[in-house]
Amino acid sequence: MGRSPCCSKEGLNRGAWTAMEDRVLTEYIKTHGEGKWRNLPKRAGLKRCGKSCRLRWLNYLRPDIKRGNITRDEEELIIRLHKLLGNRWSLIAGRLPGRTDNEIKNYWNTNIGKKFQVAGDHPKRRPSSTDPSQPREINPNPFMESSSSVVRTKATRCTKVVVTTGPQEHDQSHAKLQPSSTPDDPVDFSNPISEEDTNYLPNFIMDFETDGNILSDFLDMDFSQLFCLQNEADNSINTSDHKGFVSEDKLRGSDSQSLDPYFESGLEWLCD
DNA sequence: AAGGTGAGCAACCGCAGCGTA
DNA sequence: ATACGCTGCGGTTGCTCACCT
Repeated sequence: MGRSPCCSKEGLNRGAWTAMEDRVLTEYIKTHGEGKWRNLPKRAGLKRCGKSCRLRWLNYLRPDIKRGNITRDEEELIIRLHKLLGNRWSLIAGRLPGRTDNEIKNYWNTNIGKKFQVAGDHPKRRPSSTDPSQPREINPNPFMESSSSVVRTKATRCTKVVVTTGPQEHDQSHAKLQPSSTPDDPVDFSNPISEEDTNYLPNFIMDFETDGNILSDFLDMDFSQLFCLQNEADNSINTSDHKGFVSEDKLRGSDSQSLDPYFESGLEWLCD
């Protein structure tokens, strides 16, 4: 029983790659392109498993790999994205040009994760203030501040980013969007937040593909409109137990069949 | 100088998702 | 509907090197 191994282990090299192997792999991919990893080793004349070749290429040999230490800005972005996405390193890496999921994972495990542990604020741990008897504090910026705001959608790809600027508003409804921050004009995270902006932490919302659909496509709007809807929600949601970005009815007004799993969780994925 | 220890990072492993026959 | 193959992802392992005693 069990899966057959991805390749026969017999006669294959393991461990660190030699310069020669690197050269062979690089030349082969330059000529034939990526993909067909299973057959690649045989065709390229490498005594390696296809998975190993893929990993070596993606994590080390790819020409667009950025070398050097993770910058402060990158670290800040990693922390924020991790709050939002959890341990989905490939998604996080997708927002950091030239960085690989493996690199970010390693960096997190050896640097950032340690910092959180030292601070007694492990990111995976829910805050202690989840006592149900206590009134639930509404996080003014669930995407930025809460350590429990990991979005558990089945997101596969980040497609759009909307960023708001200005001093951190505790009343989300007052957040203003930059005119240029439209879905057609996505923010370039290759130039992340500057040092001097740390007092003006931007709020950002991402639009993820979920099961092949774009969340904002369900809503037939861009995410900036969430803020407009928030105003409506603030005015009309008093009858509801929870307060979110958007009222459930409002969302249900759109084609929402694939959103049902999210509604089932009481929209917690979005507003908490 | 030699051995021990810990950090950092590259590579491996197993599983899940997806496409296809 | 199902089995199978391929690919991608995240967790884990183990090697290397720097630092300490």
